[in-house]
Amino acid sequence: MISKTYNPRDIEDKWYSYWLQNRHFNSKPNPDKEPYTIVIPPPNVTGVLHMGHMLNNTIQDVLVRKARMEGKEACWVPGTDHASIATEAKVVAMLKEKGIQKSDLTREEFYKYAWEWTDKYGGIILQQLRKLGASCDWDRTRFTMEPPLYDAVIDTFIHLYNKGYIYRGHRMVNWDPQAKTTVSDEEVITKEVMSKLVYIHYQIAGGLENESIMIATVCPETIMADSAICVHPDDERYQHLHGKKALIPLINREIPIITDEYVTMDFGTGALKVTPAHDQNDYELGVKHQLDIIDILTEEGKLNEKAQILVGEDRFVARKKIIKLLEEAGHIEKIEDYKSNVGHSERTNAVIEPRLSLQWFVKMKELCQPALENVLNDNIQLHPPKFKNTYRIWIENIRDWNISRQLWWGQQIAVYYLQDGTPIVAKTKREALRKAQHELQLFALTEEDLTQDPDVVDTWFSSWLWPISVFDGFKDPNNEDINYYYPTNDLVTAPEILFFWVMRMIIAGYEFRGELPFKNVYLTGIVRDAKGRKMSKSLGNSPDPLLLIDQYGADGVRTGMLFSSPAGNDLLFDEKLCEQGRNFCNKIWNAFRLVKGWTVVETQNAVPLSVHWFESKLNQTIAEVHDLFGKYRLSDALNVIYKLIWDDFCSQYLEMVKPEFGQPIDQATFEATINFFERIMALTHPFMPFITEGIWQDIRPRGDKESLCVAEFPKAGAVNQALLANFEVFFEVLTNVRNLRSSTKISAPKQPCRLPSELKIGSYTGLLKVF
RNA sequence: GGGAGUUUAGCUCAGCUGGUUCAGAGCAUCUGCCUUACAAGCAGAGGGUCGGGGGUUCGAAUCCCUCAACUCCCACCA
Repeated sequence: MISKTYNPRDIEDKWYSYWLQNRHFNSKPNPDKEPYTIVIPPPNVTGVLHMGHMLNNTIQDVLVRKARMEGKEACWVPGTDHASIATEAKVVAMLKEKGIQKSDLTREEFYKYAWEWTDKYGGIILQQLRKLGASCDWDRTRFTMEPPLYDAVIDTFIHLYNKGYIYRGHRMVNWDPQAKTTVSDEEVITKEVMSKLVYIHYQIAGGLENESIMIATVCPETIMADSAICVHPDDERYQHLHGKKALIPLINREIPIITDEYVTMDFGTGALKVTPAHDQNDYELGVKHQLDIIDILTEEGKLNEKAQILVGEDRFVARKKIIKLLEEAGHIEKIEDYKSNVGHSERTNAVIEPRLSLQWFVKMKELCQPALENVLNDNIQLHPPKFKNTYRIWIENIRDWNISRQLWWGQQIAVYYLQDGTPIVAKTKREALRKAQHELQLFALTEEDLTQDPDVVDTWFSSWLWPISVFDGFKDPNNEDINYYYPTNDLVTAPEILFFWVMRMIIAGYEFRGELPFKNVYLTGIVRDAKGRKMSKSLGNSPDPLLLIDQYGADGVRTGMLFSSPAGNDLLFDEKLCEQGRNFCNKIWNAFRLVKGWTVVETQNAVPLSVHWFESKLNQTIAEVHDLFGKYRLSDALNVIYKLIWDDFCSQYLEMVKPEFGQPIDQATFEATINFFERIMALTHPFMPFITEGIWQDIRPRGDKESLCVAEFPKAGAVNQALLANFEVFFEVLTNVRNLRSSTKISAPKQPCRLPSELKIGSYTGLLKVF
């Protein structure tokens, strides 16, 4: 006996393991078939499945299942990302619990812990994806830190260096003077702090000794590091000072007065002290105007000898002391209270100090040209296309890419320094040594004289290779897999990382393979809660996807996610959508129960008109679904199917053909109905793989290893428009009859919703003639 | 401050290059039904000056201008 309500648990495990057993998701290059490839946006190895993953991976699964059913060689490559910052932070936190400081460990020891962590938690998210029904080729699972992918990163670094795209430059980093380390932007907490805005007079040099220019600053202790004073070129007040020099108070060093439109005239005094070594904006001004960079702080945040005065004082002590000194010397006009945002280290709560450091950069301008052109000319299509514009503006304003990260977990930069700091770029220390010996004639050099750069590369510098490296396209650029599967077809990801990841993959695709990495980019929305807030751990508004699956079934959750999720629009997630999905499963299940319960009698009857009608309706819908898939409107495609099943198939068709209680159905109608059911299940399978497989397997006898997931996706047949139109009129009349009956109460009120028997199949033809 | 986008029924959204799908869908609501596939259901019904204002046009949800509100991304200010 089939249960009255659909029970996903019975179905899901059974068919998922069946698919795995029969290797339906596995793929290998097959020249007779067209490839269809998706590489998964690798989730963080430390991650746990959240609603964003659910949406993202449901969409990928829909696309890949449809392609598979269309007879393509479908390949969905799963994997995870080593996620330098996130993973290192978690490992550091774990070590802390054990009472171990990262600084107590060697790099090798740290790696041991990091790998342990990865092995323990790394596979969780991929396991969770199986619950969702993801039809990945699990044998192809990759990880960005495994040796071939690690090597690919190093090789591409060297490749770009040799082509002159990689250079070493300065960059402001967040320095934690207490921990004596850099911290990532994510680890900086900005707090609003009350501080003092100090107005300081700088005397003008060279003939204008009686005059002074006044600046306002919250960091008076850095005046010794000043390289210039900057005013707006149009500022009336300072016209006569252009090109003149000013003297830094207390130390009397001359600095130029320069002009730049960066300065806002109505803030402070309209004159800005430029301190390139200790402020990001000032650094950029410094580069632009070729100013000196004077770093007056030690790594503990104390003033060094370049400050000339207050040497050895802590930066905050120095701040107080210098105000006093300036006051005594009569340089201070006034001091105001001032609210400002100050960055604090998440780890030590120390005030973050911007600090210049030498880092590696990638020149982007030239490199990204193909990535711009090929999106603008639609060789690579963004869905929805509204992102094209944003994309163009990003690339046009692109800055060089800083790829050094002051972390351990990741691909260590392939640069070895001689003791004098000369960098040698090479894959291994041995190679670097050979290079130094031959190219620099340093034959006495030994490996001990070389030190590898301690930094790792930015995680995106590894994940931009993903579509190529998962097929070992760097290790062996001509291997069968990469030649067959690359370029991939669709990439499904969130618009937030269009710039960080998608654009860079496109760049890498053209640079390293001379070809686009994928043809279409489907941009999902951000999953928000019903109130439109972003889902976050701190708000606690993110449901646990596994609990949802447990409650509504994987198919229910999948449809719930997709019901209201047009590409590129944020999805306001409401558990009610999953409920709707579950109800839909139940509806299908009960249609199945009905048909299963029929007894069949052999007759010579021709099929009733309603069969022809539904045939047309089905074909019409199939055509529509194909069209919507072509436009990547999966949500609309699902809605069309939803209405086909619920309204047309269940409410109309089944009601018309179903026999009176206890009566058998004639053979021809039965066959037609089973056939419809099969085709509907196939059409729905990409969205709801489990229930459709379950029913499909049961509705006819199936052979070993047969599966709906490799059955043919329905193709549209002929549509009889006139018939559809006639039935529309008929349904309308039917509604009127029902209304009439219920309002006049002529018929028994007990059964107002049953199709009146006089309107049953036999009389359709006659009825239709009336219209 | 720079850029992008959104505004259509109570909610979430479709509505293409202006005119027969033009005012739509799903959910929610309301009314009546435990009925022999399904109450996780059935049969019906009611909801909207298409953000405000102006313009172009024979005709505007759709094109233009303007105002308002909201969202996101980037830079965040001495």
